[in-house]
Amino acid sequence: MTDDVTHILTGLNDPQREAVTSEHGHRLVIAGAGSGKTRVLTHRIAWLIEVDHVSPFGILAVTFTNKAAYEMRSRLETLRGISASGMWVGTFHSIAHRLLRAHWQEAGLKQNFQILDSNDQYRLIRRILKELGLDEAKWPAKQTQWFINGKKDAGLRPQHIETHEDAFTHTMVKIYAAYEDACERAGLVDFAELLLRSHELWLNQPTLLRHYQHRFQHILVDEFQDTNALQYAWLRMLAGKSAHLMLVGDDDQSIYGWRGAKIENILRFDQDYPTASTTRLEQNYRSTSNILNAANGLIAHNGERLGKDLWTDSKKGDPISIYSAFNEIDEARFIVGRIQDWFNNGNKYSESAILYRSNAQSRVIEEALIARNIPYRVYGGQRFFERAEIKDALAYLRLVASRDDDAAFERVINTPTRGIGDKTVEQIRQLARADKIPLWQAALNMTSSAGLTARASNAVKTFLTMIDDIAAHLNNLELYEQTEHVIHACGLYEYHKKEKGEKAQMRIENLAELVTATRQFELDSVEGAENLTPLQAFLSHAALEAGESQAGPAQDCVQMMTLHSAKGLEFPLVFIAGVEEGLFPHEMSLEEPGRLEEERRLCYVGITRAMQKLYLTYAETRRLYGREVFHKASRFISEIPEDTLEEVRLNAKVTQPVYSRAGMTAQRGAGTHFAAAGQPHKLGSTIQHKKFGQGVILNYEGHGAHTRVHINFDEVGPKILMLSHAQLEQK
DNA sequence: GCATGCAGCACTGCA
DNA sequence: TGCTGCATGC
Repeated sequence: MTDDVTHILTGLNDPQREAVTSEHGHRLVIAGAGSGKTRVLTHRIAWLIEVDHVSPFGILAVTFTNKAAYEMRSRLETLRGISASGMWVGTFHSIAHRLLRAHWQEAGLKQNFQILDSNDQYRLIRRILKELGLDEAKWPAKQTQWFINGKKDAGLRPQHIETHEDAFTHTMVKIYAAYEDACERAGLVDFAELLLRSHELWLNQPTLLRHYQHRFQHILVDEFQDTNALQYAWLRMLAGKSAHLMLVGDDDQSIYGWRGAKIENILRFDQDYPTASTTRLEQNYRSTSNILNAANGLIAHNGERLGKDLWTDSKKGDPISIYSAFNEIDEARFIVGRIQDWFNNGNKYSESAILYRSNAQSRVIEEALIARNIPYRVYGGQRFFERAEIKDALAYLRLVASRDDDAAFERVINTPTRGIGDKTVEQIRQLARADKIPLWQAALNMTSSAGLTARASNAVKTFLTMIDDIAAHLNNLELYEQTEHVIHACGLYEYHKKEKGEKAQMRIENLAELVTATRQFELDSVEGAENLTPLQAFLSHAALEAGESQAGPAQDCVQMMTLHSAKGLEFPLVFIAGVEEGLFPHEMSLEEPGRLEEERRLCYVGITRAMQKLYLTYAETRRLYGREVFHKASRFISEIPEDTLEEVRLNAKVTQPVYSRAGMTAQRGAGTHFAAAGQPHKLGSTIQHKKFGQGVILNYEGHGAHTRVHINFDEVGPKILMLSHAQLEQK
């Protein structure tokens, strides 16, 4: 080794160094929160290139979000001082997209295929339900969408799904098949399809697979605990027998099971790859030891874990403050008061974050912030490319780029309104369906036959001509000029200009912003855009990246977001609001142990966001969906080691101490609260449950707040429920 | 085709 | 409770 490697290894601790310099082969890196995982990934890549002399072309780095991909790229550039070009760094979806663009023929796609986002997908499914004459009340589009995506994520096509006599599955599969047909005809590919297609591409084209297997000798994956079945299969296939996998993740931060992530992928990795070695990154560089002890203590209550204990060199720090609020307004006031103190002590608002389980909680807190004139920013919500006017404009662009794009056609044929009503559109749809042709072609055919009234026919003709004219006009224009022309020529700009109100003003600004976005868009920012027109490249970019929901974070403001979107971030001052049974853990997760563990991991994620000071707050009373609800303190509070906590009391309120309400007394054997309520129903007695109906009490297990009750339900059979949430009624 | 009113729905949300 | 999507009436 003649190279100077100090810049790669300086500042790394031993396990980090082990991961960065490890021999080739498979390696699982279990990276705790704040343990320097991105650092390890980027330094590993630098090591491979500079020390092992691996070509950047031979490296594939996969992330889940665009943000993570950007960060990795920019950190690589800082570290190596050169561009990461040549290396494939991107999300699963962007890489799959790149493959499909390069091999569209082998993949059986149209060359100008467009990407369908989940919104488009939803609309398309609704249309198909209508076409199939299915009652939407009985077959909700949402559920159908869930079904289709779930099957795709599991790698299943309609013909792979066993329907037997199950009427439900039978219908679902029928819809799935019709949906596939529609996508095929219109040249549309949804998110799950990107992955499934590229997986099948390799499956069906061994030569191609061998080419990529040979090329990518080193595959690095970030947030491995979030991979679903298909992504894992995709990785395994690409890795083949010769590539070296480095998978970085944290089973304790797996919080996306509800959308298909398989925590099993990380838990059982060593069974699939027995030769793999494991590195644990347990030194945390983010939080005080109090915060870490709290997190460790909490997560220890989960059963299925690879196991790890975070530690830190840093000082103990302040205890975690628990505040029991009278109601949600009191809770909000408390939080805002602490933020005010923080600011008055010379800190920034932007160093503080308010985290909550569900978006519905944000409103009250926002109101309290507004009342005190504190600037804030709420993350999440509608993103730029998801706004209606932007989607309209993009649909025009898509139609210009691909006339067969039925989803785009449907969206804009009468937006802005141009006298083509439901009836006319329905006639076009029918013809398209009957002749199995795209809507565009059907509309064209209709105008030259006598199927439509003269007025409708003219309106359709005008529309078709308009699109063709626009397309003809775009030659030799720069991308942003094209966009500008489309927005004006299709009437969208005029339409919103005429509208009144603040919203309309916003729409106009957004359209202008879209032009700016295309101006800034550089061809090379889409992976594999080499053989695309700039317009096609931009459209793919817009679909694969929904864009920020708000413009730059110019102002110093309080950060508000759900616990889910806080993953990967850190803040000196953190509040977790609404730490209540029924809210967090959420009601819907109480009856399934697996989902409860996921809630606990979510809490773990929340706690480990905090660097210096953490507050957990809960409200005894809360208005939720217009109803007054009473919640106990979350079990998660009682699961945190007591010596890391302190209870905050603002006023000399007379209340029961938090610990007993959280069920801690029971744990310490001193409580009477739950002892009395321990076994309210006699064994063998019949009870009524609001969801499962009638059942018989078989047994009790545990004690205090943790009492679980075994019930045999008439309808759904035996279940084990948390007594404190089951809301059983004696029959 | 658009404004208005009402019923139904409400956990998390990346690509 | 508050929003959204849909049906209704002009």
